[in-house]
Amino acid sequence: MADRTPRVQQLDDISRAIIEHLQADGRRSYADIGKAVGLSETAVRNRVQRLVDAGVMQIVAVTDPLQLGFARQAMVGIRTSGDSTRIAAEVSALPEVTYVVLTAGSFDVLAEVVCASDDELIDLLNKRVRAIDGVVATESFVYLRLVKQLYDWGTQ
Amino acid sequence: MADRTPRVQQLDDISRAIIEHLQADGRRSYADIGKAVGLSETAVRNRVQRLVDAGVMQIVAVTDPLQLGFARQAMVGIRTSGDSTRIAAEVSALPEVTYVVLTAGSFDVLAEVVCASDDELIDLLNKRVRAIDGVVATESFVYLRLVKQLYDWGTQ
DNA sequence: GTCGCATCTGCGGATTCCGCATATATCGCT
DNA sequence: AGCGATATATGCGGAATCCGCAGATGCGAC
Repeated sequence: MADRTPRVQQLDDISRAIIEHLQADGRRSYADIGKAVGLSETAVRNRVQRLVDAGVMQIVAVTDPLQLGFARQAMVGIRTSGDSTRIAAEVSALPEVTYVVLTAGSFDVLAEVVCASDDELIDLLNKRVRAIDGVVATESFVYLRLVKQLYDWGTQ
Repeated sequence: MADRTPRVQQLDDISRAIIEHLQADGRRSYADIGKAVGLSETAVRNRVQRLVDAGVMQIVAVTDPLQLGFARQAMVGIRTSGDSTRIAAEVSALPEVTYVVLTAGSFDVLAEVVCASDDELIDLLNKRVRAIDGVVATESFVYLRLVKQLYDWGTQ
């Protein structure tokens, strides 16, 4: 999960263009993309496969949790003492947690959580997050409304 | 963007299962999924189309910003006076902003931003976020490391 | 009952996917 | 310069997939 291949090498413009097409529609055909970027269908397919293998990109369905019946989402800011890396790893292991970053600022770790109910959120925070050794304090920001959600960063 | 169809009606188990398959691989064939969930290929295709049209799900490529050369990411907490909805909409209009939610707690709005450099981040915060009328204060949490990122919430 | 709507199935043709053989370009090494 | 090794490109043919359409099926409203 954290062992990304250290592919520091920059992508070329063609791969960028391919990514851009797939960000707009993950099911667009290789032939269409090839026509647009000036490559054969096979070449596009191989590039996509390489990009996915390298961890640069993945093609997935993303959903709106609210429409799936997950009523409670929140961002949880965590202040830690000691090794924040270990604490982040432990937080990541919790199933309700969808997103974890180490940060600089007044929080050391930010974690996004998705819960079915308020009770589940309370249980998660009190019994499973604050119980982690080294967690000094948490502060929760319950989501009221999702306003914007983009996946096409890095292009245009 | 904010005008989601208010589809409060619950999804059935079959649509859930279809979503689960596409969360694992956005390019899985309809026939395969149909075989797994006990539906014809056409029925799966129609359901996917409906789910996408309703805004429940979208199939897209998601990328690792770091590998695309976007070195600076941050979560920005915003305290507002007045209508936080309008302010969130104005923040959403900024191109570097990838994620915006209205929240309860000590911040009214949380915004995730992706920048190519520190200078761009500074410019974004000082000249374009704090300039929005009603933004009282901002606090930034610069990302040091992405630890976990999931897209398969709402299943299992 | 039956009308209307939503959803499912089956089917045929166009399109796409996918593996394989082969071509070309670049790089490192002697 | 010569020569492999590697990466990436193209073309091709067969299998699989996609996609629209026509016709069943199920269910609620009246």
